[in-house]
Amino acid sequence: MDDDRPFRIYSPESLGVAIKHYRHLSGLSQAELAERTGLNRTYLSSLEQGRETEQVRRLLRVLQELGVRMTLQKADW
Amino acid sequence: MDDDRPFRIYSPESLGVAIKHYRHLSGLSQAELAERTGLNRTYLSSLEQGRETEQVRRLLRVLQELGVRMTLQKADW
DNA sequence: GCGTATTGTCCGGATATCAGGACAGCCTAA
DNA sequence: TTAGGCTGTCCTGATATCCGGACAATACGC
Repeated sequence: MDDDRPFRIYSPESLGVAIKHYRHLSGLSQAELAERTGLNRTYLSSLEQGRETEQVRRLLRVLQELGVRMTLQKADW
Repeated sequence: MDDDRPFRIYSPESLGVAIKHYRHLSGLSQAELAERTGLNRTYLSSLEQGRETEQVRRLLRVLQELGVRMTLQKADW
């Protein structure tokens, strides 16, 4: 259960990798996750591929300039 | 100096609050940060106000569904 | 008071993005 | 082999977004 090290997010690609990782942990398909979130499966696919770049890249640019690190981690309640 | 507790990001508003916090820590104005990042000051302002909602909201929806927590923290090298 | 810096907000036009549908490739099981 | 699930990718139209410029309000120091 302790594959629980946080993902450091530094690019759209690393964000995509992390999301895919956690989706697999949850045992969900893209279609199922799309259903639950009300999003399009096509969007989720491109998100995991790191193709939703502009918005994320902008945000990461800001954080990098401020010396701030973004991390994703399983929320163990 | 150890105001270094991570920000938990759960909404566009909390993201904005965190960014503004770290920008102030860096001693930068919106204009200066815009200059350094190549972004528009108007955009930074609305980002800090939590108005860049759709993209961020989508992403946070995915993470919430997967039980994943996003955090921002000063990168102490 | 005054002047200046900073920030929130509005507008308009150019652009990026998302949804929805579709198709093909890859596995895996029967 | 065939069938089905999963995923990556392309296309189109509708929409959200960003930039650039501008203005007003606020805060601060002098």
